Amino acid sequence: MPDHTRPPDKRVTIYDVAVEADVSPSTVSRAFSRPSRVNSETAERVRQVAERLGYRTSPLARTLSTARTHMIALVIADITNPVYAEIVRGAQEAASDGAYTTVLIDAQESDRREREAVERTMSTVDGIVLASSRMSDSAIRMFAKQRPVVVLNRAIADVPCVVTDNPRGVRRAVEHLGELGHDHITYVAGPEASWPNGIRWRSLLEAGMELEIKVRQIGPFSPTIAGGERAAEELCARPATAVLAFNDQMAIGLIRGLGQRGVDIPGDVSIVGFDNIVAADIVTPGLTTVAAPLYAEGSAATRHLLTMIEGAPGHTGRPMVLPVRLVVRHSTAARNPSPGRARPPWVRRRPTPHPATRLW
Amino acid sequence: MPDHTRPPDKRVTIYDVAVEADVSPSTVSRAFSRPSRVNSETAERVRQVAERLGYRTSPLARTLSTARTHMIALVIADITNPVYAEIVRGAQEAASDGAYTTVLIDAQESDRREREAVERTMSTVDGIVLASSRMSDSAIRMFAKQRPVVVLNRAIADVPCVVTDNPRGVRRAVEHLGELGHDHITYVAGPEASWPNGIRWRSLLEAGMELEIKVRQIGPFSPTIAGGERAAEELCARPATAVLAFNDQMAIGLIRGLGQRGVDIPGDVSIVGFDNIVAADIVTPGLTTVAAPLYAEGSAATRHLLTMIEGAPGHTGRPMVLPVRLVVRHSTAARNPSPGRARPPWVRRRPTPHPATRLW
DNA sequence: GGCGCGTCGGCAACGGGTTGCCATGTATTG
DNA sequence: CAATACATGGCAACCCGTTGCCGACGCGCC
Repeated sequence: MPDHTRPPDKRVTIYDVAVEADVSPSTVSRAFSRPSRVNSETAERVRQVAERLGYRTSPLARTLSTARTHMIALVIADITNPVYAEIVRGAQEAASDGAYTTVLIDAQESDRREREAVERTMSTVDGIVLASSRMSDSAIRMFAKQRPVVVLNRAIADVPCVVTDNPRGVRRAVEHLGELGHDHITYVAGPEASWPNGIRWRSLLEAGMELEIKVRQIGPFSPTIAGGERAAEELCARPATAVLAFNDQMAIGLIRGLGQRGVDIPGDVSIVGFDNIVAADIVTPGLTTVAAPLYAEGSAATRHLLTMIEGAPGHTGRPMVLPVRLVVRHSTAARNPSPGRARPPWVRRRPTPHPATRLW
Repeated sequence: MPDHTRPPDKRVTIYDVAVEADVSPSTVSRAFSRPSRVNSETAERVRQVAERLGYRTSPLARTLSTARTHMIALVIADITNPVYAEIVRGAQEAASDGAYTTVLIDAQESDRREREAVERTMSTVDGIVLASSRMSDSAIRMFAKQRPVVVLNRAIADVPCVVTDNPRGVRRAVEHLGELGHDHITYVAGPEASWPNGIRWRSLLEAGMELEIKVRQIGPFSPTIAGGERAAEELCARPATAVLAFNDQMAIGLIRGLGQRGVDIPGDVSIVGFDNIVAADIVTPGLTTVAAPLYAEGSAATRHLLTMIEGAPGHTGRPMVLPVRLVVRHSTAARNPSPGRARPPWVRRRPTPHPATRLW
């Protein structure tokens, strides 16, 4: 069994290498950190010796003198939400391309947790990407004063932001529903602290205005499947034929919740989500949704952060806007498919109660 | 716009506090790191001054002298796989309880990436949790010699391990299928480098032996939905009535792939997965699966790692085994539901080709 | 009064690179 | 050939806490 309490082998330092290569420690240091600053032959010799001795540069020590940890924090609202998986991938890839390490922080949809975690981590990282932050604008600005910060999925004045084209996404969804004959759309709201939630609703208001489609809102609900199921309950009290959900998880919850109450999707109700998570393609019927370039989001935000860390000013003018697209599946359909039929949309047929899951 | 290039306010150090409080820097240091070592009045005064000056202890500097970064690495095979979300949560919670920060590393199912990432990160962290590592035993042992390591979902001699009770899980699944009248089970294999894949197959062999159920294996396939869809193709060439898939993602791929080919689940084929990911409850039919206590896995592994970091020897005897349970949903059913009917199970009816997803 | 012990604070040596500045030597230029 | 420029390497300070060791001081006890 390995004994970690007292490693017998002392660490090899630049001083050891310096002695062995018969140069000064500074030369060893430069041979690695600024090779151009030292004669190439000398550098080569130093490298050879270092190799032979098994020298590994200590990032910690480097950190202390350069005040760069080469780490960035990536804060996400909820690791359980699959949207973040691709964002994380994009961010990690960009970070690792720049030789940075990513510290992932899961805020668990809590303002407080998020703030505490960021406070705790801030001094250890060179910069922060806030993906779907639930913190207040002022809190974010405060952090942005102390460290480079890039905000994802949210627009805040004076802080660099990367967002997706929510207005256009909503517009596409509304157009799509409009073409299918829907003249009322119900927005099922997500967390109030979520910036996309706000802009999606506002965009819907606007699009409804232009396209002469009536809109209303219910919620807020938790941005999860369970939240969608709760929304389904409420929706039963105030029926609708077309629903735009804050995100795919809620949309899936709606599909399930309504399905259990005998509502036919898309026959009775058309549902559109946001994010295009994997499950949107798994649920029955497949979910029509506004897809965002998740990987690109994480990657763009992180790359921008890295340039800021390297000293660039940080583009705080207009946020960077990433394009979206509407993925049409089978949760949306023409209103009243059989026009002659006078059946009200919410008549309950085949009320299949959700079969209890048998646990072993 | 904040200027991060040259913060005008220099950092407050113990030296600043020392001058102001009229004590030596060591006293300031001790006032924070070993309060018992200093007079309580002095400590209080120091703390007041520190507060007034806005002193914050620098974790980086502390790190250099104590050789403790208070960070641990958590390596997962694929962040896209939802199983890891709960594991990450458990690990993060445990880490943060111990005042440790977690660095998440996504190996993207690649042995090489994983090894490189661990090598890169190793010197910066106090310990490592390898969740579902794809590296070789010897590579893992090598890392374990240099840093405390806990392995999750895998058993390796001389390295502390946390695993779930795969044999029992398989056994339950086989019993369940057996009770439904199945006498053949096909195992759809996942990555060969995956330890659970191996043990699940061996457990299946054994359970089959005892319960007089014939077993066979196809694969390996990628442990993803796409992998499951490919497996469905191959399965068509060699039909089966009961399938045990390496994990839920593959099982879902199977359900979809077979569904597209007109195979009825569970009428023609019963399918059981592993992990009980959220999507298992979303897919139609709901997936019967072997559920593991994911949160507890991450938490237990991390807690054990922390004790090792604090100097405990690291329990390398038998791996810690966590219980599993079978969650029965609707992807499993009795074989030949209408016994009188002589129709071969693989007759294709209602061949619903997967409708092409329209992209906008 | 003398001695031993416990408490408390300071000194100084780390930990392991980084870098501004200077000295030396060589190359380039007028 | 003198003057200047550039390449290269070393010195020493610095980053910011931590900790082993020592000395000063106060107290209790014999």
